Amino acid sequence: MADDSVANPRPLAILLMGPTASGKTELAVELVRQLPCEILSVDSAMVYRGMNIGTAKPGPEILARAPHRLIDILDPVESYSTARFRADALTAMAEIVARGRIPLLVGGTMLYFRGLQQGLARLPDADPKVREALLQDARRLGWAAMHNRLAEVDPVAAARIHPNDPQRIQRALEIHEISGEAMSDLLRSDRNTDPDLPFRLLKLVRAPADRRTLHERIERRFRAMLDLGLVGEVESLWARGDLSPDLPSMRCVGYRQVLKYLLGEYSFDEMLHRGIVATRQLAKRQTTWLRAEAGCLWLRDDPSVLGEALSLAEAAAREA
RNA sequence: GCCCAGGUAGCUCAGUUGGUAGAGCAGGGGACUGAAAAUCCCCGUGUCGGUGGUUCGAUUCCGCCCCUGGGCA
Repeated sequence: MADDSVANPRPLAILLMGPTASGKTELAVELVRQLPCEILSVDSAMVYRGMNIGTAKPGPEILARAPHRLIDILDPVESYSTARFRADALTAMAEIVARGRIPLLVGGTMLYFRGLQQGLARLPDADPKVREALLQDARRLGWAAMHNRLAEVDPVAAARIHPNDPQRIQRALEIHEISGEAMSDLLRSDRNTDPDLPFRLLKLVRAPADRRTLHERIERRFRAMLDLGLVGEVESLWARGDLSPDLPSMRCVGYRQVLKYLLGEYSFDEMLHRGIVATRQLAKRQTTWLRAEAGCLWLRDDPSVLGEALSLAEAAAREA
């Protein structure tokens, strides 16, 4: 992040965003063929090793032609975070630029894109011990009581966080417990924000023209994943014996439903249906982020997407 | 062919002692700072199978018809 060259124009980075199953990877691989860029994955599920089919991770042949950074960097027992992503991404972007190339960030984890662009407040990291203790309290007292507790130490956060949102109540309490400060104070924009991104951004959105098309793609792809052996993939992960259903990795779309099938909670048909539904719902949430994301160029959904993306990227590269 | 149970929202069903109906799921919209493929919030008009009848009024009661299960032949 060394930025002593204020006078120099910032290097270009391309962000390629879009909902799941929209064809981002395919487009990115084509861009790599035709432009001096290197891919950096922005995907909270592809970070896990051994989770390939269900995350639609590109296969070895594709990776050989178009290497992806930030995939296969974690074991499924581990958990990642927006902050780690930001640090990893900045490092990778600097490396790519040092090699005279353009970072091409591709993915659908919109919080990561947001965190990268806007920076993050200096909040304490997650602490498993604190979380476990809070969970115990919640089990004993109920989340309503936990929300009340939050209202005492951080009324601003409590007002913003819905009493039914255990994950955020827990996080806000965790922050207070570790730092002694209110989350809402630490999040104030005048405190501890990261410096601006030292890049010029070209923000592209790849999204099918209509939802119906995306839904069809999603269904077809989920069935294809099962044909490719998704059940076997989850089975062998589960066979390790050290994974639990509430790990972030095992809560990923597809993995969660297949695991429930393996544990006898779902029939095959129910797993199939719920997997498709969960994927559609993911795509919907991603689309909500995308609509709110400023300064994006939406690629039309027709045969010229590649050409359009290419000319935009070339134009942006020339501006340097 | 006869008997029984059903036909109500895209799906599964509840309900109206007669005053045109509501849940879950799906779907849609939104939020989002170290779990984010997570976690939450908001949104429910549909010839109540068809057709006659009774009634001021029928999705509700009665007759007939159609369809779907199950049983008996």
